Amino acid sequence: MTTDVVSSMRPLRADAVRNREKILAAAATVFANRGLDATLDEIALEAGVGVGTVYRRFPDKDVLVAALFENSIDEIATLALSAYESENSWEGLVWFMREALSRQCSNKGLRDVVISTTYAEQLKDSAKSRISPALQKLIERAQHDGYLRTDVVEADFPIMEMMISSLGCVTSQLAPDLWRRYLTIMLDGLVVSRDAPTQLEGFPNGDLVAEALRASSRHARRSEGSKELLRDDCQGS
Amino acid sequence: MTTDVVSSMRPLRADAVRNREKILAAAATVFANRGLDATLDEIALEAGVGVGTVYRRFPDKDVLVAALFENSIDEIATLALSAYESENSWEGLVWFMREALSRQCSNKGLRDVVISTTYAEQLKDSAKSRISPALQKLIERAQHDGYLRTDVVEADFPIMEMMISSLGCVTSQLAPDLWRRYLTIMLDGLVVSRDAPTQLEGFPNGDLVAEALRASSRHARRSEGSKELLRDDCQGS
DNA sequence: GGATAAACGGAGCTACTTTCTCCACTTGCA
DNA sequence: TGCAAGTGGAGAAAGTAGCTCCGTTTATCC
Repeated sequence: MTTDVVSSMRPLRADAVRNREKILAAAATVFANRGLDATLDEIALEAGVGVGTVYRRFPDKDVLVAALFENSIDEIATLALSAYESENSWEGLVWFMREALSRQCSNKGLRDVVISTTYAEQLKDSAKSRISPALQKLIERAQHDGYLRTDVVEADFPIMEMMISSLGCVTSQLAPDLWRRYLTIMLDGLVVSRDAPTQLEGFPNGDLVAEALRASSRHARRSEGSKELLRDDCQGS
Repeated sequence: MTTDVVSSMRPLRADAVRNREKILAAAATVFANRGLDATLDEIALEAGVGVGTVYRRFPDKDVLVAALFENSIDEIATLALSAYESENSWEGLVWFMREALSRQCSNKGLRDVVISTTYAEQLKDSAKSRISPALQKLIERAQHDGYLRTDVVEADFPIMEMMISSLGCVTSQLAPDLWRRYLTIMLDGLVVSRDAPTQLEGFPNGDLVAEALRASSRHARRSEGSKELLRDDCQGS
């Protein structure tokens, strides 16, 4: 199950086990906030261990990413199955989208795993082969019941999720629930017919997104206040 | 108007003028395909001139970007005004979104200018101050006429455009019109009430988006076949 | 409590990228 | 024909990310 060297040879020393946990915890935090762009150096820093220790435990980033997101990916597959248990087919579909998206929007790392093509490819393939058929069933049922428009197909859903989570990740710090607004609009567009719009949640502050984009692009380069701190440190030429 | 040194001193030599045009044309192509991540070296290559020439004409990337996209940005502002001339307020709004998005989805550079916070900031600020009020009027009219749901505000629109263009740019090579599908769904969600869904255009091939993502992330690193070409050129160690 | 293999930390090496400069050479034009 | 204007592109400068190496520390076993 675990993709590293634990089980094969003699057991890890107690301190090594402790550090391994610290690294996983740190990776969870760092990847969630900064996405998969985060370096193993950053994770080592967050974990309070040296980089060497990280690389000894996880030979490369892919192994660490796989170890971390195995569960989250599995969880999404499970959501698709659970959604089918809902009595109302439309409610089931909506619930699935909301749950899946709330995970991806609050965790930039998870979103990157789902979107990107550089990490954990096989993890995704296996997840996809479980999610697709379940989603397919959800969709067919909602269409059969006359809720979901009949001109959408299974492939549309990952695409719509991608669009919404691209916003969700950008605004996760400043307006963590903003994405729900646009999911609601999309869902109102997916329903076959309705008399009135579904009440929108949240509210988009005018410059909020501009600010969020600025913050997220700044964040992506270096962590927040590093430049100011440096300026204080190195005086003179 | 032009942000570089043309008008101030004595006129440019004829060959310099020619090169300047070549550079602008090359930049238009390269930025459109690869986005603003493209380096001035790439543009020089495409233009068939040396990097030095590019840097002599355009002191830095920001000046070149501003020179190139001034018109495109202006054009979008003009669209918002023209849309108000449509008799039907809903049609006007829809037309504006379609036109604005078709520009951003077919030109990754333009999308980057609109989204990113690293280039042409003042260009965007001036554009925004023209677009926002016009869009505001479009929205109010469509709401007043009972087409557009009343719980959306002006700030929602740039956000929705961002979500859709994020898809549009990724699939611009493999399925250039795919984004229209999701715009249609969103618009069906924005309308106050309707009996049936609007017919969707296009069709999402199952693995198309996965493929597009792979292509675009590969594209982002190096241009397509460069590695293979290099291998042929330099034989031996 | 001492021996020893395991684990640790983090400086620093490698490899790569991007922006931009510099200067020996070429060319348009008066 | 002379020379300022223009050119090309190697390479300097400044980064970044990934990973290794090795002197030091520490858990564990006897």
